[in-house]
Amino acid sequence: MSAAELTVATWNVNSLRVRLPHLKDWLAATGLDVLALQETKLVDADFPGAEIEALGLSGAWHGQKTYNGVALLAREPLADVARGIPGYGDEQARVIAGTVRGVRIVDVYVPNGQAVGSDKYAYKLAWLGRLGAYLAAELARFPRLVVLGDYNIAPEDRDVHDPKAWEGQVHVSPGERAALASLLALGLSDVFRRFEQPEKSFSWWDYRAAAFRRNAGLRIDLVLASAALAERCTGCRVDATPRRWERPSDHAPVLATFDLSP
DNA sequence: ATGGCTAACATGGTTAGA
Repeated sequence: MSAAELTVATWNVNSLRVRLPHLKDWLAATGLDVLALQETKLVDADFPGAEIEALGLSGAWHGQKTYNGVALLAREPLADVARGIPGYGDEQARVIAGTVRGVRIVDVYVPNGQAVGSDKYAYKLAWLGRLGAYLAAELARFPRLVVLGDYNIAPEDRDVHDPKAWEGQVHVSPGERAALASLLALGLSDVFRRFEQPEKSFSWWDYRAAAFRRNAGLRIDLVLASAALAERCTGCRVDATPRRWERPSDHAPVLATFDLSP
């Protein structure tokens, strides 16, 4: 929040219409500069821009009916807003990007993939390939790049509450992890793992079977940063507070702070 | 136990999420 710091957060809200009260309460308690939302599930005409403005944020959104939808909200005006992956005629609203204080921020909602071997799984892997090409180009333009959002991939077994039960399943399959590794190989770093974290840190818990109470979750919401920015990261954490509230999103927000001092 | 729960769209039951 200070002039030399930039705090970014990602939150899959699973319907912004339903979660707007949580967003207001959480923002009132949380200092941040940029918030990347996923699964807003709103067409742009229905986006609650006035209510967001009343919270001291402005930004840009890229939505569609019923499914998907992303929004990038910030204390300061966003520059160079881009919706979708340029050159990829994807009808699903999953990406929005903008620049704040020289930092390029890309908000992503990676496809779920449904089941290994399904058409949706193939779409997920193809989509991640297109994302990788886009990010390579963005990295060439912007040394300071953050790519944050719902990746729908748990990077390692320690990001999974029960690795044996999940082995080979969608979100942890070797193909998905290889696709994530390709993104990291562009020069991106999962900043959460640059710091000591509590054991069994997750960002998503199934609504069913009392998964949150049992901490039966996955860490699939990630903040990736370019090398020039990752070395300036001073902290990254999951804030599970709103997951405890009534009628929560199944995802918790993840925050990361960067020191932008010269 | 292949279920469990939530949201959208619709207004009963399907689709999708992860």
